[in-house]
This record gives sequence, C-alpha cells and structure tokens, in this order.
Amino acid sequence: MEYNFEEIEKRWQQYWADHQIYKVSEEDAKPKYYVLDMFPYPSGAGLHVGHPLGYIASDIFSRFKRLQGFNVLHPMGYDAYGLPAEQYAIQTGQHPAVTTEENIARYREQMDKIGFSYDWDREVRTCDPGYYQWTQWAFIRMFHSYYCNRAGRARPIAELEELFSRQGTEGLDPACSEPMSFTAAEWNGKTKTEQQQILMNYRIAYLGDTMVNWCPKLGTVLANDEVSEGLSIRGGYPVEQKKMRQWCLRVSAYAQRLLEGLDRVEWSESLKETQRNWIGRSEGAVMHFHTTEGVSFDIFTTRADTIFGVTFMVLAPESELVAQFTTPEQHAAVQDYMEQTRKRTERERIADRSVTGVFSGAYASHPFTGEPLPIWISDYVLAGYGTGAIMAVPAHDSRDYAFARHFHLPIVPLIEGCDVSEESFDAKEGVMINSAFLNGMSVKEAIPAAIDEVEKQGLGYRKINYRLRDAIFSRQRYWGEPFPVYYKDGMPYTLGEEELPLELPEVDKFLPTETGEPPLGRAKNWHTREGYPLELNTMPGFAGSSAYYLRYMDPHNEEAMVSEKVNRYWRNVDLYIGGTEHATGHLIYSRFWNKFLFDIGVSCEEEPFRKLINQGMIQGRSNFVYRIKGTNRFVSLNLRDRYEVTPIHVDVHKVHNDILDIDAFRNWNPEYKTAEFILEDGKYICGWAIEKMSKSMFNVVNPDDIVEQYGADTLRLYEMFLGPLEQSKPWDTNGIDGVHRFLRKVWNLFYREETLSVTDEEPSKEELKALHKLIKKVTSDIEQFSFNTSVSAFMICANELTTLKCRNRKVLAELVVCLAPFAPHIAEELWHALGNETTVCDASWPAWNEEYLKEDAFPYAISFNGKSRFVLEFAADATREEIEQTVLAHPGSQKWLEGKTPKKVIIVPQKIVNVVI
RNA sequence: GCGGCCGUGGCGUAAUUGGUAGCCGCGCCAGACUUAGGAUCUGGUGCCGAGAGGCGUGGGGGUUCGAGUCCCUUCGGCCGCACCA
Repeated sequence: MEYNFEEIEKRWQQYWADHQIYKVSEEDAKPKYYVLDMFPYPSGAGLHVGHPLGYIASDIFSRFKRLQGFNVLHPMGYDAYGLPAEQYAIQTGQHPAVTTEENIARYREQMDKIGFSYDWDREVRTCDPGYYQWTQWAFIRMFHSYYCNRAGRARPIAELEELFSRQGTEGLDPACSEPMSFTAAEWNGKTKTEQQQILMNYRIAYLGDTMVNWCPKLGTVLANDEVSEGLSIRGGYPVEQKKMRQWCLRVSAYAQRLLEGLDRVEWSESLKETQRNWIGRSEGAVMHFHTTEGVSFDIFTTRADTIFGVTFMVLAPESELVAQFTTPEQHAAVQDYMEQTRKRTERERIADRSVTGVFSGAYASHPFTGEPLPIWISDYVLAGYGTGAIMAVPAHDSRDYAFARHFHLPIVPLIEGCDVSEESFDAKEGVMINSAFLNGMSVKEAIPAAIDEVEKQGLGYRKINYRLRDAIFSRQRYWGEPFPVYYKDGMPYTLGEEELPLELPEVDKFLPTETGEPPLGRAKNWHTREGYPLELNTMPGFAGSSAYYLRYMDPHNEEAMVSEKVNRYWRNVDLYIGGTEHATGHLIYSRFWNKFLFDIGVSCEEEPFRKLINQGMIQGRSNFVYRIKGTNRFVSLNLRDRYEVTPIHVDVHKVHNDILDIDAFRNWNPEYKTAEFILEDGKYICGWAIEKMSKSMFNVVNPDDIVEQYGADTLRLYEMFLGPLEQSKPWDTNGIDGVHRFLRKVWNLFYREETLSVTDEEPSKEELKALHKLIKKVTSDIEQFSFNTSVSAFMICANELTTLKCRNRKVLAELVVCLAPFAPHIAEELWHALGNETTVCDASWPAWNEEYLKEDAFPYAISFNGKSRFVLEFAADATREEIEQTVLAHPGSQKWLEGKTPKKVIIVPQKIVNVVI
C-alpha cells in the first residue's frame, strides 16, 4: 500500500475534531503544562511557510508533554485589533471587522491543514466584546490604583485618598509623574475636582500631558517600541515629538520589578539583555544647583565624582526651566533656537548630530566652589530622561566635550595622566586630581565618596534612574478597544464594571472628524446614559495582547477574567514560543500587566512566561534567470559570464532544485512564451539569493502548497529539519524530498505490497538497540528544543530498522509513539494499523533502557604523547589495568615507545588511551 | 560607541559538552531496475596525493597528553541599544 498522505491527513484531522481529542480541562490529578504561541495578527496576505515554524515547535512540545502524562493547555487565538486592517478600511471602505473576520477564517483554514493540537474551544479574539471587556476591566482597575514604592506594589487609589486626608504627602512614597508635597489640611481644603487632578499624578492608568511620538501620516501617537530611528514601525512614516494629553500606563513604577524578574525566568540571555537595556537602570545622584539669582533646580548624574570638572550646565529645549532662566538679553536668541529645534523631526535630529545650542544668559553656582557656571540650552539633552538638565563635564563626557569645543567653553581634566586635547576621557578608571576631597582616589572609590559628601552637605541624594518610560496608551484610531471612560467637568471618570463591555460603535468613515477629533468622534450617541461624553481615543495594539494568556485559562467565564481556582491550576505559561521582535513591546507590557494583576490578586504568578523560546525568522530564497540584454534569450547560471545579462526574479514554483521548468516558465508570462534557452548539460540552472519573503521577488512559499504536494507531516518535519529553531534561516524547498522519503521508509516498515506485515516475535538485540537509541536521543532533544537533530535521529533509526528488516510490532509501536509529536497524522494511521483502539495522542511516551544501548566493545584510540597511532577494541567492562597491559604489550606500541618506559598512561573510558613517554 | 550572538565540506547542519571532526539530509558521482522521470533502490563522496601518507573547524598565539569546544589577539558577519548624562 502506498503512503497516501492526502487521504490519511484529511481523515485523522476530521477524527480529531469530531472526537474533541485536543479539548482540555482542569484535572487536579494530573500535572499541568501550559504551552503558548504568540498569537498572530491575521494579515490579509495569509500565512507563509515561515509563520508556522514556531507553531510546529510548540505543537511538538505539547504533544510530547501530553504523551508524558501532563495535562497540556495549548490554545490559539488572534490579535485582531490593529493598524493594517484600519488602513485597509480607509482605502476601501470595508469595515475592519469584515476583513479581520475573513483573514481569521483564512488563517484557521491554513493552520488546520498542518494538524495542530490546539484546543479551539478556547480561542480568543482581541476584538471580541466578550474578550475586550476584560481589557477594559483591567484598565479601570489601573485607573483606580496607585503604586506604593514602600509596599513595592499597586494599592487602591482610595487608600491614597484616605492617607492624603490624614497626613498629606508626609511619609508617603507613591510613584508619581511630578513630585508633590502638601499637608492633610491643604488636601482637605481642595475641591473634589482639584483632588481628582492631584490623584491623576498617582494613578497607574493616568491622563498626562507628555511628549509623545506623533505620526501625522497615521494620524496617531505611537509608543516608544512602535518607533525606530524616527520612523513608525508600521508603514515607516516620519514621527515627531509633540506634547499631548494622553492616557498613559505607569510602567515606570514597575521598572525595578521588571528588571529583577528577569533573573527568575528561563529566557535567552540576549533577550534578557535587550530588556535590561530597555529598562536602562542607572545608579547615580540627583544634585541641587542654584542659579546666581537663587532659583534651585536639579540635575541627575551617574558621575558625581566629576563634580569638580563641571564647567557649564545644559537644559533640554523642552525643559520648563528654559523660560524661567532665560535673561532678557538672550530672549531673542533662545526663541530662535527653540523654533529651530521644534521644527526638526526626531529623524533629522538623529541623522544630523552637529552641535547646536544657545546660551540662556543665566549662571548657576558650583555647589562646592561657588564658581559661576553658564547655563546653556541644547537638544543633546533629553527632556524625558533624568530631570531634563545636566551638569556638563567636558573632560570626561564625549557629548559635553563636543559642545565645549564648539562653543569654546573650558575643559578641566580630573584624572591623572589623561589627555583631553583631542577627545574626552570617558572611561571610569584612573586616579582623581583637581578634585579637592576626592584627590588621590580611584574613580570607583570617588563615585560613592562624592555622593556621600553631597548627601552629607544636603546638596542632593542617591537616585536610581530608569530609561523605561510610561507607556502611552491612547491611539487616535478606530479599530481598537474603546476606553471605558467618560468626561464630566473636564475630568475623566470610569464606567462601572457592570457596564462592560463598552462596545466599539459604528462610524460612517474610519477617518478623523472635520474638527480633527479621532474617528470615534463620528459615532452617534457616543455618551453615557446621563449624557456625559465618552472618550474618543482607543487603546493601542498591545492592550489586547497583554493578558490573553490568562483569558485562555477560562475563556468563557462571564464573571471574571479568570477564576481564582482555574488560575491557581494553570498558574502561568510554562513555555512561550514567538519572535524576538516583541522583546521591548509585548514582552515588557504583558510582564507589567501581569505584575499589576498579580498585585490585585487576579494572577497568582508574578512572571507570566516561565520559559521563552524565540524562533528564528524564515527568509525567502529567490531564483533568477539570466536574460541576455536586448533579447528574449536566457542563459544558464554557469554560462552567464560569456554574455551581458540581466538577472530576473523567477517564480520559485517554476524551479526545482535550481533547475528551471522551461515549459512552466514559458507559460508563466506571455512575454516569455517564445523565450529561448542556452542550457548546460541539457538543463537550465537558475541562480539564487537569500532575500526577504515577498510577492515582488516571487519567493513566497505557501504552506498549503507544500501540504498539497508532500503532506503536513513532511512540512512539519522539514521545517524542523531546516536547522536550529532559534536560528534565522532561508526557506529552501530543495531537500524536502529527503524528509518525505523518510516518512515513506517508515511506512514501508509496516506495509509490504498491499498488506500490513508485522510480527509478534520478541525483538532482536539490534532492533532494541536501534529503537532505544532513538528514544533516548529524541527525549533529550525535545527537552532541549533541538528538533532538527531529532529528525536526523529518526532517519538513522528508520535506516537501521530497514536494514535489519524489522517487522516487530513492539518496536514499531514505540517508534510510532516517538514520531507522533512530529508527524501526528502518519503516526495516528500506523498506530491504528497496529490494532490500537485509542488515539496515539493518549499513548505513553516510551522509556529507554540503557541495557540495550551497551556496546560489546569500544574502539579506543591509542595515542603516544598525544599522537593518535592506532585503534584497539576493548570490552565495555574492561578494567584500567587490563587496558594498560594490553596496550603496552601490543606490537604496535614497541615502535612508538622506542624502548623507553612510559611516564604515565591516561585512559579516557570508552574513548582514548594516551601513553605519555 | 556600549552590550549580545556567531564563523565547521559545494549547501543546510552534527559532534555524547575538553576525547576518532564532518552524523543526518540536499547536491554530486557510479551502478541497478527500467526504459526519458523532478520516480525508486544500492554504493561512494572534506581537501591534496596514483599510493603510503599529509592537511584540515576564518587567521595568529596560548593552556592541555589531547582544543571545533577553554584563554588571549585579530579579521569577517548578524542582532539589540544609543546624544539616557
């Protein structure tokens, strides 16, 4: 019987669906295991062959864990809100809900063909009201919470109100946007609205006036991770800085916990490093400076030791101090400079790093020496980091150095022997000079000593600063979650939790209103029952993906996001597989979101993703034909140097193993109908290159086509066989035949001619050895996510069993179970062919027996002074003495010993004997 | 600039973690069956050499009886962060 993958795969996929084989529920008796894929954004282009890579890996692992007796939660859903659907809607007028629905259907169809073991009853879609109700709910809870630095966790805002009314800000340490200080009496004397305004400074979800990344082309603000090098990640449009009133999430309050949590998760070092970088913790000090007029202001520095090298101060152009400090004489110049910098986009600022700046006219006095220090304004100082003001130490900071050189400001070196005539000395090493009480200390000693002195004299305090900024949470867009917020007297209030979900309203167009309001401004009746207007912004893409892993646990619960009982069973994700592009977006936001839910008792684990694997990207492999210039003749790859040729992308489907299918090529495009070919060895060989997978390069490979031609099992195995999971690699269909051949070989172990032919004899020693070698290898490979090497192990085993003419039922049954995670369809078919009634998914993973793996004899490489000379075999249980005596007595040894007595004999068990002379 | 990862046959890769480098697959070569195919099966295939043998994991150096693996140095590639004070 032939291996008819098409029929087999269709039949078992139907069976699995009909019998709900992949449905899971909480089973207290079994240990749980939660395997999650990063859910996809359903784009209009459908899945290409690169997308399922991670899904296949997670599916293999899920099936493996299930065979090992775990109760495995393995769900899938869709990140359905987002910009592309809305951009498409603007262009075509099609409602994003409609296109999203279509795209989802296509994705589902494509995924179903690959034979995944998802429990589809648990599917979530972020645009589903039953789902986003809980996104809105979490937002409401964040609005009604503040972060208490003392307790190191979120607390109800009502508690803060209570504390304010009793003690004011005295003795409290809540995370805030601006430090505030008032007494209980002052608090109690304020109006309700004033109090609300103050509370906004402390809420975890707050409305703030902040500098935002504004993308005029997209008509919306973007979060920091949605912008790269001054361009939007989606679309690549320019982004400018703008001050706007926006919803924000106080992610920065969690910076330290986000950092510490990284030590407790099993993620790749590079990903953790990326997050550490993004969080950007730096230890230093805030120091108070005074202008000569007596106005005080703060700066942040990590190099307090360089305090005696300060020769000027610099303010960020956006700093509020600018207006305050600028003297009347400098007013015009400063205005001029401010105008210039405001016009420059982020991108221009990055591209053009020439030194610019203007003198404010004001001076600060040095805290130790009292010397006057000119205060400058320059856009190399960022408003968003530290205090938006710095002390400039040109001798030991390259940016300050460049500025000082440009404006002819003094440079005072502070480290013995350093040369600052050409460039600054930024390294934190050397011995301090010109620094009063710090003289003679090493830099490493001087930093804490300087801060100690600063604190002692009341000139400042130790401070840890983070680069991580609060997340901007408003988008001026239609296709997103509406905020459960209304406005009364200009102040925002949240809806009651019982009023959720607040459903996304219909609009006539997906564009801003004529008055420049977001698209929701077009919605009719967009107000509360009492007539208060509802928020017009929607939430950003990361809102819906920040806690979806929790909702999978309990997707149909209408009372809670996830019930406590269910959450305590599934806890958190044991294995998360997805791309590295979410390192500073989703993977930060969801950790933050989960920590918040942990603080309010919804999630019982502080870290959402215990282990994380980043699968590599699959690039495209393009093929080229070489057209001789000005003709319709094409020359084969290795003959092209003889002509003047233009390489032309050719559809990779018209090429097999780099050999062009000439007829298919002629039929591809009328232009090529009459094409002529110069062949080599009777073939036309195409050139190739690794490029991004894209339509224009005709190198997009659709998994459906592979499934149709080779079957899902071959696709699954081949994707794994391509190389290490975490590595990026090109898709190259050349080579898939080898994997397909392997499956046929397995099939032929069972079937001879038309009938199943297996025996019930006891397996032979060789058969057991081949099998147990496989079990051992595959078990450890799966545990280490080394799926490419396990595919190789299967091939070796199949070759061995074929050579041994193995027909043994017991051996073949265990082989099938091992194969089941990788190639579930053929495994299921063969499992049933062997007479099993139950599904192979519920078999148990076989254990290997070391007894069968023992070698009768091991070849030892015999070396003299490290030079390997000959090989001898010894029994597995040979003793050291026996080996040593046999080696020295061997005639071959006489030649190398040259009559001398060996100094020592080193024996590496089962490997090597080295005789040292 | 700072941080991380990686360089192995014609190609994708493997190496029991310091122990016979190149498993498995592609490609290629030869053969078989057949008869024109992008089918199947068998054998071979790191490089030089007729051979014995020699050389081989980007280059150079070191530690070690022994290095693809550890250390130093250099070259090349990929990724992340970046006026973050």
